[in-house]
Amino acid sequence: MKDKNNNPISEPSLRRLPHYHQVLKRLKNNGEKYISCTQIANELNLIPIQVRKDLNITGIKGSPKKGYILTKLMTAIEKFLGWNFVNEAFIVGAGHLGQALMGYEGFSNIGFNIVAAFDSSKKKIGLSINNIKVLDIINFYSLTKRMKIEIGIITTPWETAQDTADLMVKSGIKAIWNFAPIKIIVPENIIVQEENLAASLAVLTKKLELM
Amino acid sequence: MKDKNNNPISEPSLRRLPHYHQVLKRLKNNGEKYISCTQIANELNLIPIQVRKDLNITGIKGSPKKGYILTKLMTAIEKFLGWNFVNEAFIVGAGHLGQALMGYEGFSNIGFNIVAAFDSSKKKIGLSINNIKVLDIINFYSLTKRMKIEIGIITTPWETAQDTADLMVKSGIKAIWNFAPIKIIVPENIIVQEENLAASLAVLTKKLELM
DNA sequence: GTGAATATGTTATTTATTTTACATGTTGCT
DNA sequence: AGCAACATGTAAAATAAATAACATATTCAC
Repeated sequence: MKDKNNNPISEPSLRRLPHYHQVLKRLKNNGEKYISCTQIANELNLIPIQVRKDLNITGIKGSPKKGYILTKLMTAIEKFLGWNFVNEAFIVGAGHLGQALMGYEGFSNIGFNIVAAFDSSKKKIGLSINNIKVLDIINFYSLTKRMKIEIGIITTPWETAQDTADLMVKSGIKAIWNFAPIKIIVPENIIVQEENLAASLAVLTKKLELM
Repeated sequence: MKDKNNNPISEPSLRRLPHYHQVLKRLKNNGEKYISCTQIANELNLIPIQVRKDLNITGIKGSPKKGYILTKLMTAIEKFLGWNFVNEAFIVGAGHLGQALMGYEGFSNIGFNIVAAFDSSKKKIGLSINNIKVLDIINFYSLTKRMKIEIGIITTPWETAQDTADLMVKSGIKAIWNFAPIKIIVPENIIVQEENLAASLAVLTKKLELM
Protein backbone atom coordinates (compact mmCIF):
# COMPACT_ATOMS: atom_id res chain seq x y z
CA MET A 1 0.00 0.00 0.00
CA LYS A 2 1.21 3.53 -0.79
CA ASP A 3 0.05 6.79 0.72
CA LYS A 4 -0.65 10.02 -1.17
CA ASN A 5 3.04 10.91 -1.29
CA ASN A 6 3.86 7.45 -2.55
CA ASN A 7 5.46 6.40 0.72
CA PRO A 8 4.86 2.76 1.51
CA ILE A 9 2.46 1.79 4.28
CA SER A 10 2.66 -1.81 5.36
CA GLU A 11 -0.47 -3.49 6.61
CA PRO A 12 1.19 -4.92 9.73
CA SER A 13 2.34 -1.42 10.67
CA LEU A 14 -1.15 -0.09 10.20
CA ARG A 15 -2.53 -2.77 12.48
CA ARG A 16 -0.06 -1.90 15.21
CA LEU A 17 -0.84 1.81 15.30
CA PRO A 18 -4.05 1.41 17.32
CA HIS A 19 -2.06 -0.53 19.91
CA TYR A 20 0.38 2.32 20.27
CA HIS A 21 -2.46 4.75 20.65
CA GLN A 22 -3.97 2.68 23.39
CA VAL A 23 -0.70 2.61 25.30
CA LEU A 24 -0.30 6.36 24.89
CA LYS A 25 -3.76 6.94 26.27
CA ARG A 26 -2.82 5.08 29.42
CA LEU A 27 0.52 6.83 29.81
CA LYS A 28 -1.12 10.20 29.29
CA ASN A 29 -3.30 9.54 32.31
CA ASN A 30 -0.10 8.93 34.26
CA GLY A 31 0.87 12.50 33.45
CA GLU A 32 3.75 11.78 31.07
CA LYS A 33 4.65 14.54 28.64
CA TYR A 34 7.32 12.89 26.53
CA ILE A 35 7.42 9.30 25.41
CA SER A 36 10.13 7.31 23.66
CA CYS A 37 9.90 4.36 21.33
CA THR A 38 11.74 2.30 23.90
CA GLN A 39 9.02 2.91 26.46
CA ILE A 40 6.24 2.05 24.02
CA ALA A 41 8.11 -1.05 22.91
CA ASN A 42 8.51 -2.21 26.51
CA GLU A 43 4.80 -1.80 27.15
CA LEU A 44 3.92 -3.98 24.18
CA ASN A 45 6.76 -6.49 24.14
CA LEU A 46 8.06 -5.15 20.85
CA ILE A 47 11.42 -3.79 19.82
CA PRO A 48 12.04 -0.01 19.69
CA ILE A 49 13.06 0.14 16.05
CA GLN A 50 9.82 -1.40 14.92
CA VAL A 51 7.82 1.11 16.89
CA ARG A 52 9.93 3.91 15.46
CA LYS A 53 9.41 2.78 11.89
CA ASP A 54 5.69 2.35 12.43
CA LEU A 55 5.31 5.80 13.96
CA ASN A 56 7.35 7.23 11.14
CA ILE A 57 4.57 6.56 8.62
CA THR A 58 2.32 8.99 10.49
CA GLY A 59 4.81 11.77 9.75
CA ILE A 60 5.57 12.49 13.41
CA LYS A 61 8.97 13.90 14.32
CA GLY A 62 10.59 13.22 17.67
CA SER A 63 13.41 14.86 19.51
CA PRO A 64 16.58 12.93 20.19
CA LYS A 65 17.15 12.10 23.83
CA LYS A 66 13.55 13.00 24.80
CA GLY A 67 11.32 11.17 22.38
CA TYR A 68 7.94 12.30 21.12
CA ILE A 69 5.57 14.79 22.73
CA LEU A 70 2.85 12.43 23.88
CA THR A 71 -0.16 14.50 22.93
CA LYS A 72 1.28 15.35 19.54
CA LEU A 73 1.99 11.71 18.87
CA MET A 74 -1.54 10.71 19.80
CA THR A 75 -2.94 13.37 17.51
CA ALA A 76 -0.67 12.25 14.69
CA ILE A 77 -1.90 8.68 14.98
CA GLU A 78 -5.52 9.77 15.21
CA LYS A 79 -5.18 11.97 12.18
CA PHE A 80 -3.30 9.36 10.19
CA LEU A 81 -5.95 6.74 10.95
CA GLY A 82 -8.74 9.19 10.21
CA TRP A 83 -10.19 8.99 13.71
CA ASN A 84 -10.83 12.72 13.76
CA PHE A 85 -13.69 12.47 11.32
CA VAL A 86 -16.50 9.97 11.26
CA ASN A 87 -16.80 6.95 8.97
CA GLU A 88 -20.40 5.87 8.69
CA ALA A 89 -21.40 2.28 8.09
CA PHE A 90 -24.46 0.11 7.61
CA ILE A 91 -24.58 -3.36 9.09
CA VAL A 92 -26.52 -6.26 7.61
CA GLY A 93 -27.49 -9.07 9.95
CA ALA A 94 -28.86 -8.25 13.40
CA GLY A 95 -28.10 -11.56 15.07
CA HIS A 96 -25.87 -12.09 18.09
CA LEU A 97 -22.73 -10.83 16.42
CA GLY A 98 -24.42 -7.91 14.69
CA GLN A 99 -25.89 -6.83 17.99
CA ALA A 100 -22.52 -7.15 19.67
CA LEU A 101 -21.01 -4.78 17.13
CA MET A 102 -23.92 -2.38 17.48
CA GLY A 103 -23.39 -2.41 21.21
CA TYR A 104 -19.66 -1.90 21.03
CA GLU A 105 -18.89 1.42 22.72
CA GLY A 106 -15.32 1.59 21.50
CA PHE A 107 -16.18 2.57 17.93
CA SER A 108 -17.00 6.18 18.80
CA ASN A 109 -13.42 6.74 19.95
CA ILE A 110 -12.06 5.70 16.59
CA GLY A 111 -14.36 7.71 14.39
CA PHE A 112 -16.61 4.86 13.44
CA ASN A 113 -20.37 5.00 13.51
CA ILE A 114 -22.88 2.30 12.67
CA VAL A 115 -25.78 4.35 11.37
CA ALA A 116 -28.36 1.62 10.94
CA ALA A 117 -28.77 -2.14 10.83
CA PHE A 118 -30.67 -4.26 8.33
CA ASP A 119 -32.24 -7.68 8.55
CA SER A 120 -34.82 -9.71 6.69
CA SER A 121 -36.38 -11.30 9.74
CA LYS A 122 -39.64 -9.79 10.98
CA LYS A 123 -38.50 -10.55 14.52
CA LYS A 124 -35.47 -8.30 14.16
CA ILE A 125 -36.94 -5.45 12.14
CA GLY A 126 -38.04 -2.64 14.42
CA LEU A 127 -35.61 -3.46 17.20
CA SER A 128 -33.35 -0.73 18.48
CA ILE A 129 -29.98 -1.69 19.89
CA ASN A 130 -27.82 0.98 21.47
CA ASN A 131 -29.88 3.55 19.59
CA ILE A 132 -29.26 1.82 16.27
CA LYS A 133 -32.48 0.88 14.49
CA VAL A 134 -32.91 -2.42 12.69
CA LEU A 135 -34.54 -1.77 9.32
CA ASP A 136 -35.94 -4.01 6.60
CA ILE A 137 -33.24 -5.18 4.20
CA ILE A 138 -35.60 -4.11 1.40
CA ASN A 139 -34.58 -0.53 2.12
CA PHE A 140 -30.84 -1.12 2.05
CA TYR A 141 -30.30 -0.16 -1.58
CA SER A 142 -32.17 3.13 -1.54
CA LEU A 143 -30.87 4.25 1.85
CA THR A 144 -27.28 3.48 0.95
CA LYS A 145 -27.60 5.47 -2.23
CA ARG A 146 -29.36 8.36 -0.56
CA MET A 147 -27.03 8.60 2.45
CA LYS A 148 -23.95 7.82 0.37
CA ILE A 149 -22.80 5.20 2.84
CA GLU A 150 -19.50 3.66 1.75
CA ILE A 151 -18.86 0.97 4.38
CA GLY A 152 -20.92 -2.18 4.83
CA ILE A 153 -20.61 -4.74 7.59
CA ILE A 154 -21.76 -8.31 7.01
CA THR A 155 -22.86 -10.27 10.06
CA THR A 156 -25.32 -12.57 8.37
CA PRO A 157 -25.16 -16.37 8.38
CA TRP A 158 -22.76 -17.71 5.77
CA GLU A 159 -25.58 -18.84 3.51
CA THR A 160 -26.60 -15.27 2.71
CA ALA A 161 -23.23 -13.56 3.01
CA GLN A 162 -22.43 -13.60 -0.71
CA ASP A 163 -25.88 -12.31 -1.63
CA THR A 164 -25.46 -9.55 0.92
CA ALA A 165 -22.09 -8.65 -0.55
CA ASP A 166 -23.64 -8.51 -4.02
CA LEU A 167 -26.38 -6.22 -2.74
CA MET A 168 -23.80 -3.99 -1.10
CA VAL A 169 -21.76 -3.70 -4.27
CA LYS A 170 -24.88 -2.92 -6.28
CA SER A 171 -25.84 -0.25 -3.77
CA GLY A 172 -22.55 1.59 -4.08
CA ILE A 173 -20.76 0.31 -0.99
CA LYS A 174 -17.01 0.65 -1.50
CA ALA A 175 -15.63 -1.25 1.47
CA ILE A 176 -16.97 -4.39 3.12
CA TRP A 177 -16.11 -5.66 6.57
CA ASN A 178 -17.07 -9.32 6.49
CA PHE A 179 -17.67 -11.31 9.67
CA ALA A 180 -19.37 -14.24 7.97
CA PRO A 181 -17.24 -17.39 7.87
CA ILE A 182 -16.89 -17.49 4.09
CA LYS A 183 -14.67 -15.52 1.80
CA ILE A 184 -16.87 -13.27 -0.28
CA ILE A 185 -16.06 -12.53 -3.90
CA VAL A 186 -16.43 -8.96 -5.11
CA PRO A 187 -15.16 -6.82 -8.01
CA GLU A 188 -11.55 -5.88 -7.53
CA ASN A 189 -12.25 -2.20 -6.94
CA ILE A 190 -14.16 -3.09 -3.76
CA ILE A 191 -12.18 -3.28 -0.53
CA VAL A 192 -12.82 -6.31 1.65
CA GLN A 193 -11.66 -6.92 5.18
CA GLU A 194 -12.28 -10.51 6.24
CA GLU A 195 -12.75 -11.25 9.93
CA ASN A 196 -12.70 -15.01 10.08
CA LEU A 197 -12.90 -16.68 13.47
CA ALA A 198 -12.05 -20.11 12.08
CA ALA A 199 -8.84 -18.71 10.60
CA SER A 200 -7.74 -17.16 13.88
CA LEU A 201 -8.65 -20.28 15.77
CA ALA A 202 -6.64 -22.37 13.32
CA VAL A 203 -3.54 -20.39 14.20
CA LEU A 204 -4.19 -20.56 17.93
CA THR A 205 -4.89 -24.27 18.14
CA LYS A 206 -2.03 -25.21 15.84
CA LYS A 207 0.41 -23.28 18.00
CA LEU A 208 -1.05 -24.96 21.07
CA GLU A 209 -0.65 -28.37 19.49
CA LEU A 210 2.97 -27.73 18.55
CA MET A 211 3.88 -26.31 21.95
CA MET B 1 6.33 -21.91 12.85
CA LYS B 2 7.56 -25.49 12.33
CA ASP B 3 5.56 -28.68 12.50
CA LYS B 4 6.64 -31.90 14.20
CA ASN B 5 8.78 -32.91 11.22
CA ASN B 6 10.38 -29.48 11.18
CA ASN B 7 8.57 -28.44 8.00
CA PRO B 8 7.71 -24.77 7.99
CA ILE B 9 4.09 -23.68 8.42
CA SER B 10 3.42 -20.07 7.62
CA GLU B 11 0.68 -18.28 9.50
CA PRO B 12 -0.96 -16.86 6.36
CA SER B 13 -1.18 -20.37 4.92
CA LEU B 14 -2.76 -21.62 8.11
CA ARG B 15 -5.35 -18.86 7.95
CA ARG B 16 -6.26 -19.75 4.38
CA LEU B 17 -6.87 -23.45 5.03
CA PRO B 18 -10.34 -22.92 6.57
CA HIS B 19 -11.32 -21.00 3.44
CA TYR B 20 -10.32 -23.90 1.25
CA HIS B 21 -12.29 -26.26 3.44
CA GLN B 22 -15.37 -24.08 3.14
CA VAL B 23 -15.12 -24.09 -0.65
CA LEU B 24 -14.66 -27.86 -0.70
CA LYS B 25 -17.75 -28.30 1.42
CA ARG B 26 -19.79 -26.42 -1.14
CA LEU B 27 -18.30 -28.26 -4.10
CA LYS B 28 -18.88 -31.60 -2.41
CA ASN B 29 -22.59 -30.85 -2.28
CA ASN B 30 -22.40 -30.29 -6.04
CA GLY B 31 -21.28 -33.91 -6.35
CA GLU B 32 -17.69 -33.28 -7.43
CA LYS B 33 -15.25 -36.09 -6.79
CA TYR B 34 -11.97 -34.57 -7.87
CA ILE B 35 -10.88 -30.99 -7.35
CA SER B 36 -7.86 -29.12 -8.65
CA CYS B 37 -5.96 -26.19 -7.20
CA THR B 38 -7.01 -24.14 -10.18
CA GLN B 39 -10.68 -24.64 -9.35
CA ILE B 40 -10.18 -23.73 -5.69
CA ALA B 41 -8.13 -20.71 -6.67
CA ASN B 42 -10.85 -19.52 -9.03
CA GLU B 43 -13.47 -19.81 -6.32
CA LEU B 44 -11.43 -17.65 -3.96
CA ASN B 45 -9.76 -15.22 -6.33
CA LEU B 46 -6.34 -16.64 -5.55
CA ILE B 47 -3.66 -18.11 -7.76
CA PRO B 48 -3.29 -21.91 -8.15
CA ILE B 49 0.30 -22.07 -6.99
CA GLN B 50 -0.54 -20.50 -3.66
CA VAL B 51 -3.36 -22.94 -3.07
CA ARG B 52 -1.06 -25.81 -3.98
CA LYS B 53 1.64 -24.72 -1.58
CA ASP B 54 -0.86 -24.19 1.20
CA LEU B 55 -2.45 -27.61 0.72
CA ASN B 56 0.98 -29.15 0.64
CA ILE B 57 1.54 -28.44 4.33
CA THR B 58 -1.33 -30.79 5.19
CA GLY B 59 0.59 -33.66 3.60
CA ILE B 60 -2.04 -34.34 0.93
CA LYS B 61 -0.95 -35.85 -2.40
CA GLY B 62 -2.80 -35.17 -5.60
CA SER B 63 -2.80 -36.83 -8.99
CA PRO B 64 -1.55 -34.97 -12.04
CA LYS B 65 -4.25 -34.03 -14.52
CA LYS B 66 -7.06 -34.85 -12.06
CA GLY B 67 -6.24 -33.02 -8.87
CA TYR B 68 -7.12 -34.09 -5.35
CA ILE B 69 -9.84 -36.47 -4.23
CA LEU B 70 -12.25 -34.02 -2.67
CA THR B 71 -13.18 -36.02 0.40
CA LYS B 72 -9.59 -36.98 1.11
CA LEU B 73 -8.55 -33.36 0.84
CA MET B 74 -11.25 -32.25 3.24
CA THR B 75 -10.21 -34.90 5.71
CA ALA B 76 -6.58 -33.91 5.37
CA ILE B 77 -7.40 -30.28 6.20
CA GLU B 78 -9.64 -31.27 9.09
CA LYS B 79 -6.99 -33.52 10.53
CA PHE B 80 -4.23 -31.00 10.04
CA LEU B 81 -6.25 -28.29 11.79
CA GLY B 82 -7.27 -30.67 14.54
CA TRP B 83 -10.98 -30.36 13.82
CA ASN B 84 -11.48 -34.06 14.40
CA PHE B 85 -11.06 -33.75 18.12
CA VAL B 86 -12.48 -31.16 20.46
CA ASN B 87 -10.67 -28.17 21.93
CA GLU B 88 -12.39 -26.97 25.08
CA ALA B 89 -12.33 -23.34 26.16
CA PHE B 90 -13.55 -21.06 28.95
CA ILE B 91 -14.74 -17.58 28.14
CA VAL B 92 -14.49 -14.63 30.52
CA GLY B 93 -16.88 -11.73 29.97
CA ALA B 94 -20.53 -12.44 29.21
CA GLY B 95 -21.39 -9.14 27.56
CA HIS B 96 -22.63 -8.67 24.03
CA LEU B 97 -19.55 -10.06 22.37
CA GLY B 98 -19.15 -12.93 24.81
CA GLN B 99 -22.75 -13.91 24.21
CA ALA B 100 -22.25 -13.68 20.47
CA LEU B 101 -19.38 -16.15 20.68
CA MET B 102 -21.39 -18.43 22.95
CA GLY B 103 -24.19 -18.38 20.42
CA TYR B 104 -21.98 -19.02 17.43
CA GLU B 105 -23.05 -22.33 15.93
CA GLY B 106 -20.08 -22.67 13.63
CA PHE B 107 -17.62 -23.67 16.34
CA SER B 108 -18.91 -27.23 16.62
CA ASN B 109 -17.89 -27.90 13.01
CA ILE B 110 -14.32 -26.97 13.73
CA GLY B 111 -13.81 -28.92 16.90
CA PHE B 112 -14.20 -26.01 19.24
CA ASN B 113 -16.36 -26.00 22.34
CA ILE B 114 -16.96 -23.23 24.85
CA VAL B 115 -17.57 -25.20 28.02
CA ALA B 116 -18.54 -22.37 30.35
CA ALA B 117 -18.55 -18.61 30.68
CA PHE B 118 -17.47 -16.45 33.62
CA ASP B 119 -18.40 -12.98 34.72
CA SER B 120 -18.22 -10.88 37.87
CA SER B 121 -21.57 -9.17 37.43
CA LYS B 122 -24.45 -10.55 39.48
CA LYS B 123 -26.72 -9.77 36.54
CA LYS B 124 -24.84 -12.14 34.29
CA ILE B 125 -24.07 -14.97 36.68
CA GLY B 126 -26.67 -17.69 36.39
CA LEU B 127 -27.61 -16.93 32.81
CA SER B 128 -27.51 -19.71 30.27
CA ILE B 129 -26.78 -18.87 26.65
CA ASN B 130 -26.97 -21.58 24.04
CA ASN B 131 -26.64 -24.11 26.86
CA ILE B 132 -23.47 -22.46 28.16
CA LYS B 133 -23.75 -21.43 31.80
CA VAL B 134 -22.38 -18.14 33.09
CA LEU B 135 -20.52 -18.78 36.34
CA ASP B 136 -18.96 -16.54 38.96
CA ILE B 137 -15.44 -15.51 38.03
CA ILE B 138 -14.46 -16.54 41.58
CA ASN B 139 -14.60 -20.14 40.41
CA PHE B 140 -12.46 -19.70 37.32
CA TYR B 141 -9.17 -20.73 38.90
CA SER B 142 -10.35 -23.94 40.51
CA LEU B 143 -12.49 -25.06 37.58
CA THR B 144 -9.73 -24.43 35.06
CA LYS B 145 -7.33 -26.48 37.16
CA ARG B 146 -9.78 -29.26 37.74
CA MET B 147 -10.98 -29.53 34.14
CA LYS B 148 -7.51 -28.93 32.72
CA ILE B 149 -8.86 -26.29 30.32
CA GLU B 150 -6.06 -24.91 28.15
CA ILE B 151 -7.79 -22.19 26.11
CA GLY B 152 -9.21 -18.97 27.52
CA ILE B 153 -11.24 -16.35 25.65
CA ILE B 154 -11.26 -12.76 26.86
CA THR B 155 -14.36 -10.72 26.02
CA THR B 156 -14.24 -8.35 28.98
CA PRO B 157 -14.03 -4.55 28.74
CA TRP B 158 -10.48 -3.35 28.17
CA GLU B 159 -10.12 -2.18 31.75
CA THR B 160 -10.16 -5.71 33.13
CA ALA B 161 -8.60 -7.53 30.19
CA GLN B 162 -5.05 -7.59 31.58
CA ASP B 163 -6.25 -8.76 35.01
CA THR B 164 -8.24 -11.49 33.29
CA ALA B 165 -5.18 -12.54 31.33
CA ASP B 166 -3.14 -12.69 34.54
CA LEU B 167 -5.82 -14.85 36.15
CA MET B 168 -5.83 -17.14 33.15
CA VAL B 169 -2.07 -17.57 33.22
CA LYS B 170 -2.15 -18.26 36.96
CA SER B 171 -4.87 -20.85 36.41
CA GLY B 172 -2.84 -22.82 33.89
CA ILE B 173 -4.37 -21.55 30.65
CA LYS B 174 -1.88 -22.05 27.83
CA ALA B 175 -3.52 -20.13 24.99
CA ILE B 176 -5.52 -16.92 25.11
CA TRP B 177 -7.89 -15.62 22.47
CA ASN B 178 -8.21 -11.93 23.23
CA PHE B 179 -11.12 -9.86 21.92
CA ALA B 180 -10.53 -6.90 24.22
CA PRO B 181 -9.15 -3.85 22.43
CA ILE B 182 -5.83 -3.82 24.23
CA LYS B 183 -2.76 -5.92 23.71
CA ILE B 184 -2.34 -8.12 26.74
CA ILE B 185 1.09 -8.94 28.10
CA VAL B 186 1.78 -12.52 29.16
CA PRO B 187 4.81 -14.76 29.76
CA GLU B 188 6.38 -15.81 26.51
CA ASN B 189 5.38 -19.45 26.83
CA ILE B 190 1.72 -18.44 26.65
CA ILE B 191 0.13 -18.26 23.20
CA VAL B 192 -1.94 -15.18 22.46
CA GLN B 193 -4.20 -14.54 19.51
CA GLU B 194 -5.29 -10.91 19.36
CA GLU B 195 -8.59 -10.11 17.68
CA ASN B 196 -8.52 -6.36 17.48
CA LEU B 197 -11.40 -4.61 15.72
CA ALA B 198 -9.65 -1.24 15.72
CA ALA B 199 -6.69 -2.78 13.92
CA SER B 200 -8.86 -4.30 11.20
CA LEU B 201 -10.82 -1.12 10.84
CA ALA B 202 -7.61 0.87 10.51
CA VAL B 203 -6.68 -1.20 7.47
CA LEU B 204 -10.12 -0.95 5.95
CA THR B 205 -10.57 2.79 6.35
CA LYS B 206 -7.04 3.60 5.23
CA LYS B 207 -7.56 1.62 2.03
CA LEU B 208 -10.85 3.39 1.50
CA GLU B 209 -9.20 6.77 2.00
CA LEU B 210 -6.43 6.00 -0.48
CA MET B 211 -8.78 4.60 -3.09
C1' DG C 1 0.17 -46.40 -28.64
C1' DT C 2 1.51 -41.68 -29.09
C1' DG C 3 1.24 -36.94 -28.18
C1' DA C 4 -1.07 -32.81 -26.50
C1' DA C 5 -3.06 -30.93 -22.47
C1' DT C 6 -3.18 -30.24 -17.77
C1' DA C 7 -2.12 -30.72 -12.86
C1' DT C 8 1.13 -31.72 -9.43
C1' DG C 9 5.51 -30.88 -6.91
C1' DT C 10 9.99 -28.75 -6.54
C1' DT C 11 13.27 -25.12 -7.16
C1' DA C 12 14.28 -20.34 -7.95
C1' DT C 13 13.10 -15.52 -8.00
C1' DT C 14 10.89 -11.58 -6.50
C1' DT C 15 8.63 -8.86 -3.17
C1' DA C 16 7.38 -7.59 1.53
C1' DT C 17 8.55 -7.26 6.27
C1' DT C 18 11.44 -7.41 10.12
C1' DT C 19 15.71 -6.76 12.16
C1' DT C 20 20.35 -5.01 12.48
C1' DA C 21 23.84 -1.47 11.98
C1' DC C 22 25.25 3.04 11.86
C1' DA C 23 25.26 8.02 11.60
C1' DT C 24 23.14 12.26 13.42
C1' DG C 25 21.31 15.32 16.77
C1' DT C 26 19.91 16.89 21.72
C1' DT C 27 19.99 17.00 26.33
C1' DG C 28 22.08 17.38 30.70
C1' DC C 29 26.02 16.96 33.60
C1' DT C 30 30.67 18.26 34.96
C1' DA D 1 32.18 24.58 26.73
C1' DG D 2 32.78 19.87 26.03
C1' DC D 3 31.57 15.15 26.53
C1' DA D 4 28.79 11.11 27.67
C1' DA D 5 24.32 9.18 27.24
C1' DC D 6 20.46 8.33 24.76
C1' DA D 7 16.91 8.72 21.16
C1' DT D 8 15.85 9.60 16.55
C1' DG D 9 16.26 8.65 11.54
C1' DT D 10 18.21 6.39 7.56
C1' DA D 11 20.46 2.81 5.10
C1' DA D 12 21.59 -2.04 4.77
C1' DA D 13 21.07 -6.95 5.79
C1' DA D 14 18.33 -10.89 6.98
C1' DT D 15 14.15 -13.26 7.15
C1' DA D 16 9.50 -14.51 5.60
C1' DA D 17 6.00 -14.83 2.13
C1' DA D 18 4.25 -14.63 -2.42
C1' DT D 19 5.01 -15.45 -7.12
C1' DA D 20 7.20 -17.39 -11.14
C1' DA D 21 9.61 -21.03 -13.67
C1' DC D 22 10.41 -25.60 -14.65
C1' DA D 23 10.42 -30.54 -14.62
C1' DT D 24 7.54 -34.67 -14.00
C1' DA D 25 3.50 -37.50 -14.22
C1' DT D 26 -1.07 -38.90 -15.79
C1' DT D 27 -5.17 -38.67 -18.43
C1' DC D 28 -7.71 -38.28 -22.65
C1' DA D 29 -8.20 -37.84 -27.59
C1' DC D 30 -6.92 -39.40 -31.97
